[in-house]
Amino acid sequence: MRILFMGSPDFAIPSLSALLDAGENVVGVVTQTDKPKGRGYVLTPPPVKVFAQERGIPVWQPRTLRDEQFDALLKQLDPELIVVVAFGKILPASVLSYPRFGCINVHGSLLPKYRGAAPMQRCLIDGCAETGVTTMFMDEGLDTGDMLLSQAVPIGPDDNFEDIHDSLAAAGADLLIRTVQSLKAGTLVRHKQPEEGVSYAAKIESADCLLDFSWPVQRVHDRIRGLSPFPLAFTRTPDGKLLKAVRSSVYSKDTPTRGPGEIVPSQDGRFLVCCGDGVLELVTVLPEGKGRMPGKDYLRGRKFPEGSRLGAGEQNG
RNA sequence: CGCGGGGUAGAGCAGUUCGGUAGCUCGUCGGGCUCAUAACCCGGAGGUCAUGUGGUUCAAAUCCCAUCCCCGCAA
Repeated sequence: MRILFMGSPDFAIPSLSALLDAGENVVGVVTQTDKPKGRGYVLTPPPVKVFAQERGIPVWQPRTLRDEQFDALLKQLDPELIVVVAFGKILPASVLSYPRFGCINVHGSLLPKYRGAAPMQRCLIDGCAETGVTTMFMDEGLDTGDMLLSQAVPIGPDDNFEDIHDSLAAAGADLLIRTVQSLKAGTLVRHKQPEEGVSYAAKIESADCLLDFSWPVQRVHDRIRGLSPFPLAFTRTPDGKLLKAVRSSVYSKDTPTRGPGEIVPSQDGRFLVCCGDGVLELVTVLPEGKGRMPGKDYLRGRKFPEGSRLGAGEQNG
C-alpha cells in the first residue's frame, strides 16, 4: 500500500518511524516549510523533515496544499492512503478525497473529547486522570471524522506535558500500526463520534499561562504541569520580573494563613507559595533571563523579604 | 545584523554607577553541643572574578576594545 505521511513536530516522529519499521511503503513525507526559529531567527526544519531525510524518505514542504503544484505531486506519488500526524495544516477536500483508502489521523485524545490543537495540555490543565490516542478517518471538520481505534493512557498525578506527549506519541505510533494493519486486513470498523462529551482543546495562548494563586493548589499544580516544559506557566515577582514554573508539587492542603501568592518561609529552604486552599512548592523555576534552576537555589540568591507576594500588582511589562 | 539578560569558589547571588587585590546564603570537610535534627556553635578547604599574557591606570571583578559561551523574549 502506497502511503504518504504528513506531519511536522516531534510528536509525529514515532508514528513515521513505526510505519517504516513495520515495512510499510512510505512513498514520501509532506511537512511544513522551514521556519525562522530561536535566537537570531535561524531557519529551522521541522523535526519530521530531519528524521525522514535520515531515513532516506523523500520530503516535500509545500507552502500550500491548495494549488495545482500539490495536486500534481499527489498524482505523481499516487498514495493509496495518507497518514496525518500533527501536520499543522488543514487538508482541503481535494486531498482528503484523493487516496483510495482515505486519510487516517492520529489524535492525542480520547475523542470526542479534546478535539483541536492542544488536547494534551488542556487535558492536564483540567486535571484529568486519563487520556489517550484515537485514530480516525479524516473529514472536513476539526477532528470530527469517524473513529477507528483508540488507546487509553493513564495520567500520573505529577505527569507533565512532556511525559504525556512522549507516551501518547508512542501509543499513537502503536495504534497507527494496528489501524493500518486492520485496514489492510479489511477488519477496520468505523464509528461515528458520539454527540455526547464533545469538547475542544483550544490552542494555548499566553493568557493561559498566567498563574493565579487564588486558585486551589491542585489547580495551580495542574496548570503548571500541563504547560511544562513548554511554554511554561508564569507569574511575576514583586519587582515585576517574569518567573516561570517548570515543576511544582502540592506541598500541603491545609488552609493557608497567608494571602494568595505569598511566599511562605520554610526552614529547609523550599520555595513555598500560598494558594487558595493550600501551599504549593515550586520545585524548579525559570527566572527571566536565566536558566532553569531548583526553587531552593532561586530563593538563595533572591532573598525575598518577609511577606513578599508573587503574581500581585501585575506591572505591565 | 529581531529584542533583552548573563558569565565572580560545587550551587544561587552581591560587589561593577563613585577603580584600591573578593563577600552573602547554601553545600562541602573537620570539631563541638544535643536523646536527636533539615537546628545551633567553632574552625577549614575551595575563586587566574568567561577569554585575550589586549588598552587606560600607581592600581581593574570594577573603565575601554575584541572574542567565545550560556539564557529569556519573540517567531
